[in-house]
Amino acid sequence: MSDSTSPEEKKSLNFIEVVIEKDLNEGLNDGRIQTRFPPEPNGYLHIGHAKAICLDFGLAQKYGGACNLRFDDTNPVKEDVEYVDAIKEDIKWLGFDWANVFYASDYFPQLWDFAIQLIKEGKAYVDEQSAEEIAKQKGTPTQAGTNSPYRDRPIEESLELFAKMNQGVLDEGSMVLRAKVDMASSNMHFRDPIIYRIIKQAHHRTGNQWYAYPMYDFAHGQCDYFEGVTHSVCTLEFVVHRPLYDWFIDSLAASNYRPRQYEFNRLNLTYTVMSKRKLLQLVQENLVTGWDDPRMPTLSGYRRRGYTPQSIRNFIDKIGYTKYDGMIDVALLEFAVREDLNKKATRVSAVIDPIKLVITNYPDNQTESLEAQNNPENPESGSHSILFSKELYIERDDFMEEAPKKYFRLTPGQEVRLKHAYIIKCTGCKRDDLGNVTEVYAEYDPQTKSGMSESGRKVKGTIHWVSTQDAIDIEVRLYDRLFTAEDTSADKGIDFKTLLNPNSLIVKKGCKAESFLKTALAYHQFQFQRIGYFNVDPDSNVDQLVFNRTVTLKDSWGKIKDQ
RNA sequence: AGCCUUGUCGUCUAACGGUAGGACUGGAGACUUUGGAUCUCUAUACCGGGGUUCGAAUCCCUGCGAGGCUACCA
Repeated sequence: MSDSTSPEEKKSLNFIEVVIEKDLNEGLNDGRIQTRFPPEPNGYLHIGHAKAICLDFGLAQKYGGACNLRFDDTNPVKEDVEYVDAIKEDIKWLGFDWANVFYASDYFPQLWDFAIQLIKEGKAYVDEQSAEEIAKQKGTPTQAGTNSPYRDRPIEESLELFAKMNQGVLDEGSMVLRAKVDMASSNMHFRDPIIYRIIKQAHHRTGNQWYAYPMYDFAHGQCDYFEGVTHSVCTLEFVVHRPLYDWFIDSLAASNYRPRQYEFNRLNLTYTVMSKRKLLQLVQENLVTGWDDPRMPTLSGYRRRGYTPQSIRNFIDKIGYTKYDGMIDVALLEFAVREDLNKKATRVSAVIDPIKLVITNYPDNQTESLEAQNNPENPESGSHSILFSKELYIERDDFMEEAPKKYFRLTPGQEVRLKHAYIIKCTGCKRDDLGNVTEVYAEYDPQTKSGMSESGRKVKGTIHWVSTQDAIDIEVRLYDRLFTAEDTSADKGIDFKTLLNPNSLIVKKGCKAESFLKTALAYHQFQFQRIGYFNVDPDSNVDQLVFNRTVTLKDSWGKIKDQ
């Protein structure tokens, strides 16, 4: 066999792709591939959802199939249209599009009919016990459950009561419809699962049309079937639900077509809380400014933080799909953004901790315009002009009066290159009464302007700067990750309020900066250990910046981790 | 405890039963129109024990570990 695949094509298939290719080869479902992305509209999408989105939509794309967006809205108590809209926006932002938008609530009539069918077949019954009694009878994983006294009630009676459940005359919790499966099964989901319950709250789409609502287990597989989904992909915690999924499909499927469920490992990220419950709590208790707070691990949060959709998709692509529960190092996500932004973002300069630099031999009132490349890694990206003048701001720590040997920046007697401008030689500095440096002095060499013949001269260091005339003040808000504990995989007894990163909100540092361009990436001498994105004032024309290097964050994380 | 899923470098992830590879992270170095870029080098892994086989990460048995399940949530 000749194998002429390029390295790109040689990327190994994930286990679901293997299944699909096998199904395709066997001509299953007439060679049709259909998936769905089924969020419950009860919150915003987070980075974990991106993994499911990339798979659901990606599989359909790769195999010429269709992927529907289906809102799993079977519980009106938790759901809202606000979330529906936000979810659509975030999927589109990631660059995917759905074949159709469906709602589980679209299928309420069909599900209702199917429930009646089950009752008539003696496979479902109305139970009038309390939730507590039902739970008690369920038994434990090692102990069989006991049958409900209503389990063998006449079919007619169940039919009558089921109809009544949907009339709005019964209290919530007064009765439920249960499937009659096996109270002794080792799979707890087989112990006569509840499939309909009474909820007397308006649904965001169907209003007060229904009072009896199907449970997830009774809705999901059937919706897949009604829609023609062939490969229903979900996360690992639904593995134990699959037998029940199949049980219902067995009773429902008339043709040779049937949907199949496959499960992959959900995304766990270090230092990142993915629990929707906790994210909701953060929003509700105003600990963050909203679902799209740049500290949130939501897609809208990452978006505001400056992440590109491509970087998130690249990240998902790197981590792969398996069936083993792991914990991905968030450094991989951050690598993905850097990798993408390095190629795209416009480089600008920002001086965060300014000190004045005076070029003593530069004419007092002269200014000149210099060209700065937008992105050195991409020659096509063009350039923008920056203003040079006698007085500049540079970073305070780019100057040292008495420098160690390997200090390549400004120190008396040493030359450095001013980025995009001239080579200068430091001549000294001025100090105030307390001994703090207030001004630094240097002389420039006019022959060394960027691009000139002399400009090739070797100097040991390059520093960035902004002109005092051209500089604008901006308020910088530095955001870092919201959470600090490495393993935040929820419900481990962590008080989530302690997870708020004390370093996450550094709202200060008025600073001088040159005019920024949109989606700017600042490279400079500051040391942020982790890449930190920050948004600037909405009134300025800057959307986002990327700052690198810090010295403080890593240390504090270490301490918190050790406690 | 029972059932289900699952164990490959620190972390993710590959390898028709045939050389354990890649990426991130870490370390070292080079390079100076900033560099956390780029380039070079480098470290670290098949959970243990038995089998089957010429040959096992891969198949079988067994032990151990991890995660999930016992919601009128999804």
